[in-house]
Amino acid sequence: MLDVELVKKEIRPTAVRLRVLEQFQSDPAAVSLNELEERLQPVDRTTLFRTLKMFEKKGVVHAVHDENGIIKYALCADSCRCSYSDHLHVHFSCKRCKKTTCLHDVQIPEVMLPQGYVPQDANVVIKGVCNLCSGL
Amino acid sequence: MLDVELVKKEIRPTAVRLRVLEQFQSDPAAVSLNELEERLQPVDRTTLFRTLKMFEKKGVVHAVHDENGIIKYALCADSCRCSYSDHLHVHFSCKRCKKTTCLHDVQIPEVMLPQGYVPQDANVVIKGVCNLCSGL
DNA sequence: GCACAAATGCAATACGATTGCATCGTCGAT
DNA sequence: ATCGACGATGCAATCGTATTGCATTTGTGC
Ligand SMILES: [Mn+2]
Ligand SMILES: [Mn+2]
Ligand SMILES: [Zn+2]
Ligand SMILES: [Zn+2]
Repeated sequence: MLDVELVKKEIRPTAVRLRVLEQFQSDPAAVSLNELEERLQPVDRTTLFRTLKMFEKKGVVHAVHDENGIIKYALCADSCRCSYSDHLHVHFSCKRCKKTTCLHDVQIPEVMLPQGYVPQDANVVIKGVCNLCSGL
Repeated sequence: MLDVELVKKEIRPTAVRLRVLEQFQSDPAAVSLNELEERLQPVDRTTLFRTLKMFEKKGVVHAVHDENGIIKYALCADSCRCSYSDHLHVHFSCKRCKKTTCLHDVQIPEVMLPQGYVPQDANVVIKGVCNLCSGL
């Protein structure tokens, strides 16, 4: 059934790609290339790198720069069209457990930009302590 | 008079530091270490690196991760205390001219985080075309 | 099976961030 | 003014992530 997901987006469902997709679906936290490599060894990191780039282009995942500037990827929601006006959401980066989470339900608020600024995309990362770590 | 600025924040006003501060005051766009090195040559990049880190710690500048995850620094506003609840503002990264600008007047809107998430800091970068490049 | 294109793996490179260490300069204490 | 401590600077080396080049393997259509 994972195959279908990929084919739907014009991606040939190879073994590696299926494993990558599976990984994304099994864990909601955004993952870096390094983390992905660890979990899917012994698959080569280059292959994973290119898989991520392709997934991103095809709208399977989206990228976030975490608080250290490292790219992390997370599954797009079904409704996601990855455009600014459309669906962008806030991300949370926990200083304790280091996980970066998509807050799919928290839309990026409309910000009033000064005259002349044309927004197209956004990277919003709130840093702090996540729900699991805060115990609240 | 630049000296005073630094001394006020418990920073010894060395030649390099004064030049760095001067650079920040002369150009509002956020600068990366590389850009700073270019402009202040032949000052060593390590010295500049450490200067930036110190300036950041002392509250002279603040850091933003631009759309490529590269750290850029910009002068703090006088009123700035660099705390989340206090003053954080939105940044704009222009795809055309590549400049990252502090939108000091655009506060980061209060986002409703799900139960348990404790915000402490934020990195908000809107990508698009800036006022100078859009011609609007 | 054959021809061609896509996918994968491995090595090498690019580049920003950061550290180790030697040297230099400043400043207070003598 | 001299000495000594400590901070500041410079240079080289290293780390970590992102990215590319190229050879090889795999998949697909004919
Ligand atoms: Mn997300
Ligand atoms: Mn700013
Ligand atoms: Zn956490
Ligand atoms: Zn611009």
